[in-house]
Amino acid sequence: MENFRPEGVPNPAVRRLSLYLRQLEAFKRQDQRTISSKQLGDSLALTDAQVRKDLAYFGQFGHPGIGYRVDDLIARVKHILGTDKIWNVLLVGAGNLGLALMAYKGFENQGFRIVAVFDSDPGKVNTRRGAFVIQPLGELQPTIWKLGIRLGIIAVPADSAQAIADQLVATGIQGILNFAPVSLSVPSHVGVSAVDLAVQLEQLSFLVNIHTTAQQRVPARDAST
Amino acid sequence: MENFRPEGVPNPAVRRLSLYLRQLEAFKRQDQRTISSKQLGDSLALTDAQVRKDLAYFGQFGHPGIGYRVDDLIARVKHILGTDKIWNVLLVGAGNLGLALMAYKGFENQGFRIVAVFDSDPGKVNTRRGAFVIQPLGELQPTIWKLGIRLGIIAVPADSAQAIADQLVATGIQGILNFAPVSLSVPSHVGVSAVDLAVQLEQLSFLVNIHTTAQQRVPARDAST
DNA sequence: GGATGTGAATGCATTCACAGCA
DNA sequence: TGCTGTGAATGCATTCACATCC
Repeated sequence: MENFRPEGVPNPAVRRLSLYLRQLEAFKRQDQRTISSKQLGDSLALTDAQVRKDLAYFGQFGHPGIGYRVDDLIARVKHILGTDKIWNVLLVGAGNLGLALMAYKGFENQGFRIVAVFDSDPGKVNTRRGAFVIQPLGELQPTIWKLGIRLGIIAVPADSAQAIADQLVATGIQGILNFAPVSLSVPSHVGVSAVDLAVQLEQLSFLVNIHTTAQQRVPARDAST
Repeated sequence: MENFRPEGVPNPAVRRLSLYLRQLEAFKRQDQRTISSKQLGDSLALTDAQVRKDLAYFGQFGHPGIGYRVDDLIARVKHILGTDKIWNVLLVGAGNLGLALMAYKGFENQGFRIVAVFDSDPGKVNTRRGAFVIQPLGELQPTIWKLGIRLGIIAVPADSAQAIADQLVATGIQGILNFAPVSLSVPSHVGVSAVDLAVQLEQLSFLVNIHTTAQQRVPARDAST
């Protein structure tokens, strides 16, 4: 089979694919063999039409009158996402967040494995953290080549993140998961995905403000308008 | 000033507001007094029109011929996002991730302060972790009321996340930042924002796959189609 | 009957392009 | 001239609704 050249695939659809996968695995654990777009949609607060259209962007996986075979759909979606094989991933930054990521068990069965950890702090280099020996940044290039690493996680402070990103790009890394609160600039052939706590919390604070405003609220001093 | 009833405000616009805020603060640190929609846009790979429209959803903050006054715009955006005052936040889950969150210095100056930490593990309850004494879940209700907490962070394993969410909702929490890899179901008046590592990594793996596929690739065994 | 896959219709979000102001 | 704010135009994404198949 040729792989997927997502001609007209909406980006949100790809994102939802991950969610479908997780639900499917949950349904599988409950020994459900087959599932309808309605069931799958309900479990994620999406419409059945949305689910069908999303899946249909990638092929015809369902059976009219029956639904989707759970096992089959899991395999299909994993193949689409590229997680039907293990990805070697590197981590830069062995601070608190880095430690948490190293300890996180969830990666393995999602198809990702952290295989190398780097830090710029000479005091950390060559020490052991959990199962990993922290390497100096100078080792990036050889390690990436030796282990065939294509994805990197950046968990360093904001002010060094762009420099690290540049180094990763220079070594040929193709995708970066960024935890630092800056927007990285990278060439267009490199994928970047960001986890940004400030943004997420601000989103919530905005939402909650709306709500409390909508019902009742402290007198509210003026501030122009 | 009346607060914002976002009548026709696109959701993505709210998300970008957070990004604008961060860039503005960076520009301010470099002593830039005024900024155009073009400059701000370029720094985030967005168009000038996008920036202007986003800001215009909330009011008229700019000065034709000049641009936006940096200080002023920072204040305005903070007010819109609700981060012009400090939010007390609680954290449930004192595992590796929870520890990293407790240690994270970035919250404070973004307007968020973790003021209480809970865990269900009796072995952790009443022990100190950094500056915090872990409390049992039974203390949720009284603590939330006493400290006026409206936002909660869930950093527990997937299988207990929904139960914790239910408890938070029951105590009147209005917004939840969820790190557990499940989609929580909560009443519509409660805001949820999710940080999902699996989803983010799968997004990258999808992107990278496209790329490598687009150029050259291992022979690729068949698999139907 | 029960479910998929999919064009057509609707609804959002982004971009254009320009009037108007400093 | 330089830049904002904004209707109008375009382009995406979601939803509808139905022909089709088990």
